[in-house]
Amino acid sequence: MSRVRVTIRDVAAHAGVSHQTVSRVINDSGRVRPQTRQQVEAAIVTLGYQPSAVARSMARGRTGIVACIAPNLTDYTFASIINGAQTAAREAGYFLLSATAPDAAGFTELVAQLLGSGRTEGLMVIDPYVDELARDIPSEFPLVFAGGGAQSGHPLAHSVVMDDESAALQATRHLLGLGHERIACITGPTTEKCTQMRTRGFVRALSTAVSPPPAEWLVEGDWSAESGYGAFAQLFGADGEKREDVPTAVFAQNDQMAVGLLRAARDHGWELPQKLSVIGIDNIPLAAYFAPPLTTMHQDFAAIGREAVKLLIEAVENLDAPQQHLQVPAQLIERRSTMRY
Amino acid sequence: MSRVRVTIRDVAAHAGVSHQTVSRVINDSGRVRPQTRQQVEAAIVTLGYQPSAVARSMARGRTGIVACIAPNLTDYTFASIINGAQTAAREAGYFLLSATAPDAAGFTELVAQLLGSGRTEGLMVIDPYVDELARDIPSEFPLVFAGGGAQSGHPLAHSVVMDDESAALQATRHLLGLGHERIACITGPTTEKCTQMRTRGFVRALSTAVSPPPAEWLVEGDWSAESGYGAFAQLFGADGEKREDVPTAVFAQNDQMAVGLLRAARDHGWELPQKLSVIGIDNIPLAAYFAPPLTTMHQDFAAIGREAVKLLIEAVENLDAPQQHLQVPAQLIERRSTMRY
DNA sequence: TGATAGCATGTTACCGTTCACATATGCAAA
DNA sequence: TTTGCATATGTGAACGGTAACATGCTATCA
Repeated sequence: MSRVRVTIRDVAAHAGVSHQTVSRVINDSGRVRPQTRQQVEAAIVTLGYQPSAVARSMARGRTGIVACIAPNLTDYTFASIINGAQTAAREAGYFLLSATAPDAAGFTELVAQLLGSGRTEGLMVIDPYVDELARDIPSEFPLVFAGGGAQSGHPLAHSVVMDDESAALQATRHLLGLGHERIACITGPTTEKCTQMRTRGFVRALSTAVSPPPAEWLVEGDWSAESGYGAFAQLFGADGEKREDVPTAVFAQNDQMAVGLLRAARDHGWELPQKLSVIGIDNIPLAAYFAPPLTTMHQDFAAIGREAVKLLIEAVENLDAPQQHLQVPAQLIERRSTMRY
Repeated sequence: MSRVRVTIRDVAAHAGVSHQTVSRVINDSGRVRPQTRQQVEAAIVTLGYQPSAVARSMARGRTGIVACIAPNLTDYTFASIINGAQTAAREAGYFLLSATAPDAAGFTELVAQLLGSGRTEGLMVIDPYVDELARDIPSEFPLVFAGGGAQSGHPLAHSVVMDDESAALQATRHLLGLGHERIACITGPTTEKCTQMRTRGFVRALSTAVSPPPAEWLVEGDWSAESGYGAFAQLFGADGEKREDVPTAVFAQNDQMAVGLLRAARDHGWELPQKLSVIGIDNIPLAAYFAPPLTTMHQDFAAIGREAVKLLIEAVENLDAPQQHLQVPAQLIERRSTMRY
């Protein structure tokens, strides 16, 4: 059970060489006579030696671990970014340690525990409220923001985000292209950068093609399906009585809210998409299985995670790497929740 | 940028004490005179000292990190377990490092890199195919299996799983209670333990109440919505022509497949749930937003993750902790995809 | 044939903690 | 005063690697 660790010196003794020679063998550094190498390798196998990662970290001053902080690990968007990030990290020879920070205080403590303690070499932050938190991150550590319009003001951070404005623009233009002119928008929390960019894209598309939308057609949600459900009453009245001057299409700033809206419309007996076209953003996994199947802007979350980690590791390995801000484009996935007006 | 680390000896020199006294202060171990403690604490603040986690790991032989391996980090089920696990781990003062293993070879290598290298102190495995992989895990490390019927044959592992058989039993009984007698089942891959247990529960409920189901009413899926969609044709014919002797209700062994089946039925113009009742397992986040809202067995994935990590950490801190196998019950969530026959 | 270079390998220190043990100090009891 | 025993603090050695430098040996060349 509590076996004692086989060390590099045990291997050395067993192979009749010095521990340094063993080190050279396991690291493929320096020249070692083939015969010696063989002896050492045999000893390694015999003793079942595995280098201690901790001792290596100690000696090299590198842990081979990068960290990721997100509000939670469950949400599809976060989980997908993390999944892509983890894969890319491992390909680069790193591990990814993910942790959640429920609030600002927890965030600061987490950063200290992860970076200050030298446990991890860099940090990736996935958080819509990152702007408030960023200042607490000491600027001497490699840092990258991922997802959610995180163009933070942090002086040295890299970032990889979706092109929110352009995605919103495309989504709105899709509705315009179908002949809709009265288009409403369900937004995320207006304090979030991501929401602001998407709203800007929406307003811009509409202003250019028709006219700026009336204020009451911008309904604030909180990204949840419930809030999308609730938006229905705000847009169409509690009874769902459809008046003349009401929107014929809605751009929901994410799929969850879009799905909530669809549910509300169906609960009021509306035929969809005849009576209302709805488009979302994200392309969540079961988007095609709602009624009607959801038209949406596909976000490549895995790519965001991948690119973010690549940038992060580049920063870790070369502290002077130039600051970069990448944008990953979104792509229209046309299903059946939108139709010609 | 590349600042030099402030060490415990720097603090000691600054406070005019020995490094050991500083160690005592930061660990609250041994008695230190209040005045001395104050001096040390002042020096810590002045110099901005933070203990090196790596050096501590080295000296203590403990890293404070436990690992988790899952097929991916995206799937709602895995992500939820991991989320719960991460939270519980942090509460216990540990970090959780998650990694994915696409295949058996990758799994074995991962285990070596995580446990053999001493990087992590214990391992939690979330994997439906765990039985095949378990033998590769050396038995001297704390190990726990979580989710997916993972009652592996590993001699020393703990496990936390859903009570699959009983959940299936309950789901089937719900349909029986509504008057259905012709009930089909869409299973997961039959090689998985989890599938086997759920199928057993299904067959048992049916055998007790009515009679064992005919073989053609057990359709094998792969957990995906697509496979649920495909199951429709197998059960009801490619044209969806409903004959007399066909099932009136389907128990899908997870929500994804249930949702796929619902979609297929709707695509064939079936009115739901009048023409077909469907129940799933999992209670995925948007289950209430499908058409019709999905009746399902709620799984508390977070609890599974939490309990699994608790067991794991117990095993880490006390190697002689008795082996435990927990089962977390599922709970019926009645929505509108099932109705009286 | 001796100086020299280069290869193979060994020696020693170091990374930043904790641990086990040693030592100094103060105070009470003999 | 001496002994003894806390209490407070210091010293040196781990932990298991890597890095820098030292050494021994062989081959090459003047």
